[in-house]
Amino acid sequence: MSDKTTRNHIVEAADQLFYRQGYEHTSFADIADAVQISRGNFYYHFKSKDEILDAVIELRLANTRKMLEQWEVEGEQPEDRIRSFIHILIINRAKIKRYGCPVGTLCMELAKLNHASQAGANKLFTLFRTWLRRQFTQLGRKADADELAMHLLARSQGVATLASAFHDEKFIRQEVEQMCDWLRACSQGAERKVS
Amino acid sequence: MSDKTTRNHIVEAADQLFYRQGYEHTSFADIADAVQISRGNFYYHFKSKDEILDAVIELRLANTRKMLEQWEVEGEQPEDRIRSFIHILIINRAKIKRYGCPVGTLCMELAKLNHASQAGANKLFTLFRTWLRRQFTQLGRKADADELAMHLLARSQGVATLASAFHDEKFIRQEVEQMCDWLRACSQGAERKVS
DNA sequence: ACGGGTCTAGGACGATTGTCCTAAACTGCA
DNA sequence: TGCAGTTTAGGACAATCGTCCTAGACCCGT
Repeated sequence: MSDKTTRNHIVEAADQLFYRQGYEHTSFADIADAVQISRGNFYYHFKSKDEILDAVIELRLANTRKMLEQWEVEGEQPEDRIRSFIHILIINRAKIKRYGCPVGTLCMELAKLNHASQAGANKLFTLFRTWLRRQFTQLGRKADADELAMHLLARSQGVATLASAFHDEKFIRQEVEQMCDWLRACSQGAERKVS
Repeated sequence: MSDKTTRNHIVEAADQLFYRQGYEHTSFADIADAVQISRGNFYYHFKSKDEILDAVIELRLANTRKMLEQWEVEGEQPEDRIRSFIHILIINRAKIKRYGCPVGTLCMELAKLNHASQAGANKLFTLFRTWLRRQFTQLGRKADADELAMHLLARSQGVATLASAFHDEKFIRQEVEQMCDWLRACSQGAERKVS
């Protein structure tokens, strides 16, 4: 087991645990248990717990970028691509019901801890925001693209929070359908402007 | 200082600290500092930290009930009352920008801790949900009153989360305006059904 | 003034936390 | 085989956590 893979194992285990239990509530012992290495050995790969958090954030940023690029390739129309975003709520509905949105919950926790990596975590939101903004621009809604992006981001955040509180997957499907309707209206509104 | 007031001081201080720093990240020392009493003395009033949390939840439930009753008295039309709900985002915008929604953040934290008082905290959401449902019913939207209530709840949750992540009060105002537009459309849709 | 119940201060406790240190095990090249 | 560098295990550490205990201060009716 080389350096790289052990390090990656730590980061991936921490990623999952931070999502499920929260950052502060996850101890070195928890991660050590998951990766099956000794507790004191962490400090060869990371020199503090905060550094593990930064690595986890970097991992999530990378995965998110990859996902957004994938959607960019798969979706022919900007409307299709935005629909891909909306549908992560469906794809991850089981996890969301149990642990909420991985981005939102981490940002909120770090905000309360007044943690130095707050800004890093918020980049995850920014990633989605700018990507969505670009899609809405391509949809012909350049003037209010950022507004629409923030609106959609907020709605999915709210859906994740409430689905978790009420343990309700059906609510997710309901709201996803409404968001798709809204997206269609956005798209048609843009067409009318163009034509 | 009688028993009741000291106890209340503890609960009120804990309430604020739990909101600003989170439940787990708030220690007995923090609350003791705020209330200016000795650390060991808590256990005369509460026999565990969880018990303080339960008291805080009870306090929030009571305050929320009071607020909802107040809106019920003040607002002549159901539409006015729902608007009161939407406008807490404006009224509390400064705190929301810094600490998020007190209900949502507590529920999410307790969910990650798998805490026994999770159900109690979720009652706060239920309080708003049933109240909103009643208002939408009175608005003439009996068939989808619960859906509308959940929808509005989710939107305000999302607004709070993103406003906190991006430290953006203007976004709150923007979304509040949109929610009011949406509410008006709901109301007009109902009138059309009735007439 | 006194005695009994209410309230408080302060420290001791065991457990757990993040961090650090050191010795041993492993790896790959000579 | 032997040596140097990389990786690991395991425990020591100070600090902090929630909890508990006990002695004394306070208050009030008699």
